[in-house]
Formats: sequence, C-alpha cells, structure tokens
Amino acid sequence: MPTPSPSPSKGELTRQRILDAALLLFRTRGFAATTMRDIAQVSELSLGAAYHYFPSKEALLLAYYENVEERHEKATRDRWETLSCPLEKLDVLLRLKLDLLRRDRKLLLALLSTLSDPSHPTSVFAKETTELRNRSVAQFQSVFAAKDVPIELQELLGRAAWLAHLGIFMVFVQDEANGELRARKLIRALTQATGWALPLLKLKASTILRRKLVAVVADLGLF
Amino acid sequence: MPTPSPSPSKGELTRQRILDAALLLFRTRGFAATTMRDIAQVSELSLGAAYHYFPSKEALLLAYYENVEERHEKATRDRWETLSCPLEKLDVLLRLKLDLLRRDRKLLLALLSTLSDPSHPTSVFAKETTELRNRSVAQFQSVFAAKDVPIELQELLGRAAWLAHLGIFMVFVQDEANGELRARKLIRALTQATGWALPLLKLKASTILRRKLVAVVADLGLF
DNA sequence: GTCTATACCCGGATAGAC
DNA sequence: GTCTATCCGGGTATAGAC
Repeated sequence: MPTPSPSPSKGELTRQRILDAALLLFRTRGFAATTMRDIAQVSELSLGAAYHYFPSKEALLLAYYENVEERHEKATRDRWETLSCPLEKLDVLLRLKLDLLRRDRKLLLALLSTLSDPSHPTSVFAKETTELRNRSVAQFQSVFAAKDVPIELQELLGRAAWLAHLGIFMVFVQDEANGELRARKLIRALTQATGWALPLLKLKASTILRRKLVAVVADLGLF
Repeated sequence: MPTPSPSPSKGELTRQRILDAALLLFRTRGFAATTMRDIAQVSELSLGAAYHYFPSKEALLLAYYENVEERHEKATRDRWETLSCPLEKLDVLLRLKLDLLRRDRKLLLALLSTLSDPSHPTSVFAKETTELRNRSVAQFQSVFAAKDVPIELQELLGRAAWLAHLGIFMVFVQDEANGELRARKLIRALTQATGWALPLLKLKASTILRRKLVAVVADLGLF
C-alpha cells in the first residue's frame, strides 16, 4: 500500500525541490540558457543526483506540462460547476488556460520546439504524452456534452476546438509583444464562431452533413 | 560585375560539397545524430574548414530550406504555364511540394523543432527567414490571381491556404507510417474545400462578408 | 582566400565508487 | 541516493601552411 497524497517521502521532496528550481530558472532565463548544472546547484545537489530524479532536461519540461494540465483541470472543474452553456464553458476553459500559461512563454517555447519530434520519447505527439493529450482533448469534448448535442458532434467539435486552441497558443507563444492580447481576441473569436456553428450543426436537418464531416475526418485520419 | 550562375569558384564548390554531405547525412541518420565532425569528414575537410563555410549546424538546415523553396518555385512555374484554374494550380503547387519533401521527413523534423523559436536567429518566424516565408506565401496568393477575384480575397485565401499547407505538412512529418498518404488526402480535401468556398466568396453578394472577414483577420493580427 | 591541425570551453548525459 | 570523474559533441580559437 503506497502512501497517498500526504506524508511525502524524502525522495519526493527532493524531486519537488529539483522541479521547483528548474521551473524557476526556465521561467526567468529560458530553457536553453538554463543548464542542468544550474538546476543542480540551485537545488543544492550534485549534477548526478539531479539526473537520478529526472533522466533528462526535457523530462523536467514534461513534468511542467503535467503540472499545468493538472492545475488547469482542477481550475476548470471548479468554475464549470456554475455553468452549463457550452459557449461559456469553452470561454472559461480557454481563459483559465491562458491565465495559467501567461507568465511561461519562454517555457512553452521550449515545449513546442523540443517536443515536436514524434520519434523522441517526450514528443507532444509521442506515446509518452498520449495520455496527457487525451485528457486535454477530453476536456474540450466535455464542453459540448449536453443532451441535445449528438455524441459524434461532441467528439468532432471537441477535437476541432482543441486544434484551434493549439493554434491560439501558438500565436500567444510566438508573439512576445502582443501575444496575450491576440490570444484573448482569438479566444473571443473562437467562442463566437462556435456560437454561430453549434446551433446550425445541432439541427435535425444537419444530420447528413454531420455524418459526412465525421466520415471525411475519419478518412483523412486526422485524429 | 559578379559572375552569374556559371563558373562557380573553388569556394562555391567546397560549400556545395559540404552542403551535399550534410544533407546526405541528415537524410539518412537524422539531424541530431549527425555531428559536424561527420560532415567535415565526409566532405574531406577539417572541422574548422566546415565552420568556415557554415557558421553552425543549423545554418546547413537553413540552406536546405532555401534550396527547397528555390526548386519548388521553379517546378511550380514550369507546371503552371499550362494552367489557369486556381484549383488546379493549388493542387499542383501542393503535390510538387510533397514530391520534393517526400524523402526528407527526418530533415523536416529538425527544421520544425529547431526553427520554431522566434527569438532564435534561424526561426521559421524570425527575421532571417521572413523573406523565404514571404516568397512561399506569395506563391499561394498567386494561385488566386485572376481578374474576377478581388485583390483582398486573393491575399486572404492565399494566406489561409498557406496556413493549411503548414498543417498538412505537419501531419506528413509527424506520421512516419502513413504521413504521405494522409497528406495526399488532405491536399485533395483542401482543394475541394477551396473549390466549394471560392465561387461563394467571389459573388458580388459576398462583398460585405469579405470585408468583414478581412477586418476580423486584421483585428486579430493574424498575419 | 582556402585549408589543416589542435587545443579548448561548455553543457547534456553516464559510470561507478561510496 | 548521492557524489566525483568522465565521455561526447557543438562550437570557438588560434597558429600556421599554401
């Protein structure tokens, strides 16, 4: 019987200390400019000890990714309790994510660039991150979870919104000067576009169109 | 008066030899697994000499990028001579690009991951690559260059198609097993979707919609 | 201007002793 | 679990041959 959340072991504490140091340095200096030696020094450990806890520098990034996803899910769950309208839920989902990532542009830059090799174990598209990615997609799909929205439409719209959100955060990350403003505008635009498309796609008359869309997406192997 | 294309100087030849060696190694072993020492050795040069011609390993990637753009523009120009329909032109443009990149997945992987940091001098979004990027976008816009297509629509559709093409090649690169097939299907889908949207957007009645689209895109600062 | 050779720094990653 | 020592490769520097 492993110990649950309380009473973290000494190892757990050390691990956390390293992660904290790493994220602090990544956030302030950026990923590339931070060396594992720096991280070890701030954590008051030797280089080898740091590597004992994290097999690579990228593993620290991955831990950050996990951490963000966790906090985002929690924040969203809390705020969604009072909401039922998909548009509002989508809006809140995106705004909360932006709030979480607002200060971490330098970090995200590294995530985007170092994790994009699918043959690499810590890629955004690799097996190791599949679970994390799926959780994120599932969140977007649950935005559209309602009795009057057919299940295949939930899946379709959820994935579409997830893709759109990737694009939005791409813009946010790339544009240091105005990224946040542009991201906020894009979030509004996405919500509005969804508000425009959703009622049309929900119509009984759209059943055939929906099936066609699903078929095309499946054929293209998009997901 | 600089010498035109013929009679390459000795330096030019050496430069080319290094680039050839590098691309050969990148293609076979991948970017990360190829060392500058390997490249120098295959080029039958010292390490220092290789660095004399290319300031960094990434500079070699950039040279490849340039090379591809060059060849793609030439190939497209040739094939477009007999075409006038935007849909056919778009289709040809994309197929030719895929043909050019088909064998270079490993290389593109490196391009995508190492060049996505805008603060980095050789980023896809940095100043140094602006010219190359603009040339590519211009190509997509000229797909829609026709008397009956309003200029603002040409620019809008060109940029949209360019963005879509980025996505398509992202899929191509990420999926080693089926990327090429999926990319071909996506190219068809993009062409068809364009064929469906273009006539609608060309209508006189769509003038207001077009203006609105242009305004929204401009406000979002998307380009 | 073209090239060799070599020594060096730095940082990610590993091995092995304790 | 922790440390020290080491490897490896990108990148720099320099001195000198032709």
